[in-house]
Amino acid sequence: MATITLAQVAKNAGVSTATVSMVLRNRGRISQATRERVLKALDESGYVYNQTAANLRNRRSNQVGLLLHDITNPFYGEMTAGLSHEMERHDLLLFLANSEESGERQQKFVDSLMRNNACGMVLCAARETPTSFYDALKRRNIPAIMVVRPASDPDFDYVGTDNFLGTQMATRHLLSLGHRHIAFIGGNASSGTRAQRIGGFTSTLLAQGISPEPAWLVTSQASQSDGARVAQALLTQYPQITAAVCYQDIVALGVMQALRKMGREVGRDFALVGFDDITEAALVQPALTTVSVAAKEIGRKAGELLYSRIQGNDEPPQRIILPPALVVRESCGFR
Amino acid sequence: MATITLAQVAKNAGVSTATVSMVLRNRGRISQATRERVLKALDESGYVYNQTAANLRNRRSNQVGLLLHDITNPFYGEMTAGLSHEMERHDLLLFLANSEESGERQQKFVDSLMRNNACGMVLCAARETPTSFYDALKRRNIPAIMVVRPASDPDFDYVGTDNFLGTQMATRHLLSLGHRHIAFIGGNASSGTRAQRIGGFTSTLLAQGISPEPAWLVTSQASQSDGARVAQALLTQYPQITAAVCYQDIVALGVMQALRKMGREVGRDFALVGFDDITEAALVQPALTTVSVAAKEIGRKAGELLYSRIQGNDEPPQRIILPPALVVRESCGFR
DNA sequence: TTGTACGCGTTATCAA
DNA sequence: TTGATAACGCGTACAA
Repeated sequence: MATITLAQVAKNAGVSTATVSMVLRNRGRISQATRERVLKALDESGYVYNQTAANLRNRRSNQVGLLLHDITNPFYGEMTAGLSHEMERHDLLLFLANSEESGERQQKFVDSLMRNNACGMVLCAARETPTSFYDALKRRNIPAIMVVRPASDPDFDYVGTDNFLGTQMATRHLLSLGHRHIAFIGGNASSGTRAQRIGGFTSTLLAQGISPEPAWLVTSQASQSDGARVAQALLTQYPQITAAVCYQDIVALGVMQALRKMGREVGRDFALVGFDDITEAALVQPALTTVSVAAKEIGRKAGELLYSRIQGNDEPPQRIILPPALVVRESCGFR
Repeated sequence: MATITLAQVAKNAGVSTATVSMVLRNRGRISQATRERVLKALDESGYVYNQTAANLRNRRSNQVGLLLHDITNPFYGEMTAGLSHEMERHDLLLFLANSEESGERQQKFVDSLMRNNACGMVLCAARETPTSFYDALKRRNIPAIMVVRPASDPDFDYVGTDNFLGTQMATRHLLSLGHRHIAFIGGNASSGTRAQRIGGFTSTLLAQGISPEPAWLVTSQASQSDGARVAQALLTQYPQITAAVCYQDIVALGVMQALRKMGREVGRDFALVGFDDITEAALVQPALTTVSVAAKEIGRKAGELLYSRIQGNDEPPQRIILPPALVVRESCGFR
């Protein structure tokens, strides 16, 4: 099956390639008669527009990249859906890559995007991303939006949530229910996001005259099983803890497992708040009270901002911080 | 920042573009001395390879598409991770699109892939995809692998799970626990996947001399609430039913809700098996016994097969059916 | 409306 | 043996 080119269509229609190109893109003034001849020829030929050739000629493309570190995390699935939807509205194609927290894979993807002449990217960078990565990215001079995890470099646009406020709300909720022995479970020790969430947590405790207990701030991998593991250890050693703010829903789900195994009933003997509001949060029994960060909305906003940058918006870097919302369900009890 | 082209690098190195190209791609015979001169010039220039130009010239590309109908479903997140990993191994870029079950969006994505000269695609088609979609796709003559949802057309490669065997295993499990009055709950009436699962279910009953009761095979939307609704109706009318195989875990979770509301305890008064092994299955109380389908592996296998097709493998269409596994948890009782 | 140079890397052909 | 020349892939946009 030989590829049909625009030139062949032009010959069939008895016009020049310029004319066909103009008809295809609705540019210039083409007489109605000619246009119809061309449309007919296009129709009969089974012509497929060659975007590659157009991109080469135009020195731009309609392709943007999305780099995540863990696409299996439902939070990022939601975000991706929001972004994907926004990209489609603007006829942009989305390249997806999953760094799996590897700086090497991440770099490889960005290089690949550059080679493919992508017109922009949305990044949730791997954890130990060096400054040099951001420096190199800036030199490339291609729109790049950071999401969820801010870049160490303030020159990049950022869309994320108010982590500090989020855990403040969560912690206040627990305090208002009478809890005084509250743990913070989850997150990676070197995570900036975690530092902010811890900040909201401890500041709220202190505002109530409660001094945070360092041993009750524990880290965990972003998995249910590890959440369960660390919770088990923590709550065995400190049975007086009656509530916890979790770094992530996924960890909270693990904590639930651990509690059940230990014979403590979530929502009655123990109050639990998550963070992210992933789909599962509403489905587990008891349903998880959590801080909603509107993952889909982050994706949508990032897409919007990226599109405006691609269109030439050169205002100073923006930081779009979406307000979190406490979604009260059942895991802190019914009252 | 002007783009540096291969021609400029060639001039800097005092050689022709042909030589630079050959050095870049390790083709042809270039003397060590020349090669080093070129590499030095490349290094100093900050040259970025223009894949678009290369693709145009070569009439191929390194880009493949992945079409899903719901990327927010954790099952597909897992699958995407598996595929993405495999694509990266072969230096292929992955375009992602989310049809949201819209045939229109789906068609738009495929058209876009064609225009962009993608070299292959992996599809989990929208539910009501017309035959004409597959016909058109075949005419395009581009490798396309179906995943999870088989195409109505047998000419396409397919990677999925053994639905028939899956429900057989589930049903055998229930029979071995002594259940004789077993329902099948969930799925869309027009779904081929459901037909297979029903097949595994009924054939296993028949092998035990139990004739399936048509009224006990009920459909449901893929949501917890609808699962609860249909279960409530079914079990009110037929209280003699003591067990059910569900089309999906998500439906099973709804059935659990309904049972609780009706005062029947799952795992003691009623045995329940799901399908998919989604994350929540391990979390609910009691934990759901279910059929696991290894989403990541489906993605990996699809990627492997797609790559071989891109490389020119023209064997007849394959159907890769991954074996499911019964994950026994608590929802059928402890014994 | 058209002719055609152009975007940039590739590779067959040919020269040294 | 090594490397240069130039046609080519295909759509775009400006001058005519």
